[in-house]
Amino acid sequence: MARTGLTVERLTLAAAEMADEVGFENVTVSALARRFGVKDASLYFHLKSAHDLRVQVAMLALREMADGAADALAGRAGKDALVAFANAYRDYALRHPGRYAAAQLQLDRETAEASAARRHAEMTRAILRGYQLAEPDQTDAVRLLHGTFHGYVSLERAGGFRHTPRTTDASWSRTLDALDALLRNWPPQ
Amino acid sequence: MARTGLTVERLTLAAAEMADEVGFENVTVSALARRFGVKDASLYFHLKSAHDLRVQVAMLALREMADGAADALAGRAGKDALVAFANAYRDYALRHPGRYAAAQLQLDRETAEASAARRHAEMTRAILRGYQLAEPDQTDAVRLLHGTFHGYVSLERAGGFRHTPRTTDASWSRTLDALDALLRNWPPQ
DNA sequence: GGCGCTAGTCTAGACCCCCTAGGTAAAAAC
DNA sequence: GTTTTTACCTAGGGGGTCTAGACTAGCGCC
Repeated sequence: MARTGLTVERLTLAAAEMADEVGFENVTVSALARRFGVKDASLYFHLKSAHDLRVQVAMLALREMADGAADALAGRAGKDALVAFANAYRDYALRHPGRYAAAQLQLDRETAEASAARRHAEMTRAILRGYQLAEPDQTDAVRLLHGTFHGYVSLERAGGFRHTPRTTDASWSRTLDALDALLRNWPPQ
Repeated sequence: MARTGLTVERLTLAAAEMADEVGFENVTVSALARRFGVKDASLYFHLKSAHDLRVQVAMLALREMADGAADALAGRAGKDALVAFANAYRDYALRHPGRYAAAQLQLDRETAEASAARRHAEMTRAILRGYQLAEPDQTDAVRLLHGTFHGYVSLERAGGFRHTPRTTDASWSRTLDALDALLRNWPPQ
């Protein structure tokens, strides 16, 4: 009956590792409890619900991604910044598939506000400073960039590109070239 | 003890409607059985597993989306075709959120081959014929388009754009303008 | 029209997951 | 050293997945 020393942080981290190993959808309270050699009821002292656990993992992933992106952006501007940011994003998704899946969880409004989502948006806008876009073009460009990164990576993860010989690395690099060209040459209204 | 006349097709359709109503993650074999006034064990005569049911819904959604896209493309070329295709895709996702979520399910290799995924790829290439891109630029462009559509729509669905006043419709339309401009002016290697 | 076959549904039950209520022991506070 | 709080436990209900085996409706056939 020794105490295990569980905390929300330890549980969240273990759940994140589990997600990367067996997939986010297989992260359950029971499995997590087994991992700590503890009854599942015990975890409810630290967690509100199974959904709460998933939200915690999602927020961890968002934080980690924002941290990585911030590092990548430091001291860069223009296309350099764009490429570094995009690569940080993609690398994280490929290295941590379970965490990345968690980050796609639908968060309710307040949770989303409290998450690192705002930092992501700010960094994207920081990148765009190198391209001198006025509003509302800037907002449109933010959405385009977010959408493109997320879409490309999630299709790549899903294996959507595997039936063509061209490597996804090469396509990715050219996609970034194309986005850079597009931002430098944003079409007039 | 009258026969209900269940078939895989009827079950799949009902599950798809259920997905749009209550969310894809809440589509369960039990709930589906209740909807037909039948015990859940009965459904396992028609379905291999709960996962099988979800795969069926995913393939239905992929077929429907491909049909819609094909209609939209008929008789169009160039930017017209691009816009019609993109709108068909987005409209489907917004009108059928549960089905769209199902379409994001990770399919294993053979299932994916047997799905409408190939038709999607062919149609995307058909659009690009209006822009005269040579390989491998064409492959890169296919990936960019797929990624962008999917990413934009899934972020929109997730509410990722709601904190800015600009309407997502306007951004979407400008995104399509931007993609058209990009394809007409694909950056040289 | 009875006979057998197959398809479609049922009952029963095992197992896993989520979560609550209430008990109890370890650690911390005093 | 007692009290309080914290952390974990047992017990148990509810729901989802799935299997084995029983039963019956309807068909094809002599």
